[in-house]
Amino acid sequence: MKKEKEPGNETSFFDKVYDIVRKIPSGRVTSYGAIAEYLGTRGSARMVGWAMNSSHTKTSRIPAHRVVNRVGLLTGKHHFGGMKVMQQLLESEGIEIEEDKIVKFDTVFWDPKKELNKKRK
DNA sequence: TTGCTGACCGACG
DNA sequence: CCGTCGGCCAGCA
Repeated sequence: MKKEKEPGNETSFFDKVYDIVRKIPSGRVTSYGAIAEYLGTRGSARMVGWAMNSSHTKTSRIPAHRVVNRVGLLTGKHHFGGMKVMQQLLESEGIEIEEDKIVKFDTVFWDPKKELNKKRK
């Protein structure tokens, strides 16, 4: 195998994503790009979404419904096993959804590198 | 092992 | 404004 990965890599890219998503407080949402940027791989925003896809295979439940795209659109609603489920989950947390889009996205936006780094507010 | 795809983002025309 | 393309990394056939 030429593609050997670093042995001391206990926390994989995916694990980091899961960890951040789980830290998302209720009533807050984040974007794939924000997480990717926090991980230092802004260009790999796709991997963040891909991690969510794999998250459903994990025993641990990942609140992927709190993760949306850059415009606050619920792109992965179909992958939840029910597009209505994702919207209802968000609404249940106090997030308003309109046309599969998050209302006041900038207000409920939760920036990982900002909240986890500065740890203020 | 190689190759394609994917819940994105940003740039270009 | 809208369509197209490239890039990033990991999983699956």
